[in-house]
Amino acid sequence: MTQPQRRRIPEAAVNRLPVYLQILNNLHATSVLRFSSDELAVLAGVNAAKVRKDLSYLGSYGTRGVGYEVTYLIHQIKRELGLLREWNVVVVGAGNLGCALAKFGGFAPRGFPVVGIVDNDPKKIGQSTGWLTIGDVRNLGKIVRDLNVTIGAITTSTATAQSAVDALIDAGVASILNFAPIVLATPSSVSVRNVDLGVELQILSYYEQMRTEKIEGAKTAKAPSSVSV
Amino acid sequence: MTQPQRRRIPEAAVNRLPVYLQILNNLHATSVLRFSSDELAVLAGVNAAKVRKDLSYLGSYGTRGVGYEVTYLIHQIKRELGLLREWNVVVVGAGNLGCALAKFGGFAPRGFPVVGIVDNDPKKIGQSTGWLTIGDVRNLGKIVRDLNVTIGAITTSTATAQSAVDALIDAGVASILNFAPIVLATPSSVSVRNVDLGVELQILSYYEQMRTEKIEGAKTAKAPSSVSV
DNA sequence: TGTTGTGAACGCTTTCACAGCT
DNA sequence: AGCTGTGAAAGCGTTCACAACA
Repeated sequence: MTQPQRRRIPEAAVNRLPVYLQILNNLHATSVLRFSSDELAVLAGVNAAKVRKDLSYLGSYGTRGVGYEVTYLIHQIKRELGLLREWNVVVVGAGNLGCALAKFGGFAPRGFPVVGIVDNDPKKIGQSTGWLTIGDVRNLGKIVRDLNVTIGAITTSTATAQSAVDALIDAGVASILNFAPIVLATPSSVSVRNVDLGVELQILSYYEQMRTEKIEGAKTAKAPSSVSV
Repeated sequence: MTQPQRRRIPEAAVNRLPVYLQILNNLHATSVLRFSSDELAVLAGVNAAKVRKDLSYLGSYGTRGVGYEVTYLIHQIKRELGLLREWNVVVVGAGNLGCALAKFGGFAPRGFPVVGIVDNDPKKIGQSTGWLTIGDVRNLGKIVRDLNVTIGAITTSTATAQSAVDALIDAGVASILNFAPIVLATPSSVSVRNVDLGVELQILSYYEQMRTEKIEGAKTAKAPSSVSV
């Protein structure tokens, strides 16, 4: 009862918190001290009521008639998202993308140091990329335990992605960032985020087609009828 | 009235169609001819009723008691998503990521050829990367018109991302794939898909923390009380 | 018989609207 | 007076359950 009793935040809200955090970090860098839900809503491109509801899941940290404090809210969002500590990442698959992630210095400062990279190709094992030496995927379990890894990034070929995931789960990793264009089979206790540019492009294609058809239609059709908004 | 009167498909369903397409392509490669909503549901990790609803937005292309034909559904999904034609892509920002996208051969075969790449750095302009020569961002309008570009990929630094978007919109591009960790200001007629690994990692962090706390709690607390599911 | 296609019920998310504080 | 915090309403998306039909 002393603790504010952690509620489970709706998934939709969780997905927006990192966006708010990004914006608040920018405001902080610009020496802005306070913000209102209206201001953040404009910057995030959402409704002000949604901002207030989302922030209310963190607790009642605003001041009526005034607004929210930038630094305080940054801290609260970080606390809620679990960003007050570091989460170690291991990359599985030392191809172009995998090595790029290993070399990219942008994750460690954000709290996600890449502490290991592995592959199943004997030619690659032992070579170094950035600060890391490519390890053997068969040692994944040891690496995960020894280096306290909590997040696995799958950058293998599509064909080997599932076995890479199995190895990660076997090693005790429950958070997976998947770059392979495939739906992974995982127990429901495991969190998976898929990053597939093909999917993103195809979704863009749909909306682009909608626009194109509407324009063509307006030019061609005698009576465009009511293209329901 | 001759046309099946294109309905507007719910956004949530549009986001799943590329996933179904991926799976059906795999089935096709494995010489599978037919599938039922149950089978696709298992492969996609969703509910069978959802699969049927989603596919029903395309039209009534299944056969009761039998299922759906793989090749026919692949065609229908492609038609719906606008994948029966090519959509040309221009990359704005010739850094590591931008050049990687330009060199990566995986987009053209999927119907999204990268036909141009531009930057604002005089040192980079004129150099070549893959098949392309880096152009001047000030010529973006001409490039978009001459090469019939419909999709712009933002791979600039965060600081210049907004001006890159403005240039793209000015040039008439209405579909944007944004890799910069920033919320872009765009008119509502423009489609934006954000790809931000930082955001993905932070969301994973949240669920990882939830798991960790639950485990810690179970070990520490006298009475774990009802941690509401 | 087996599977689709779809109304209807349900549950989650968004938005409204305003009481409650500062 | 101004802005937050939040019940209540409205809007969507998901799932159920079964009629329709090959």
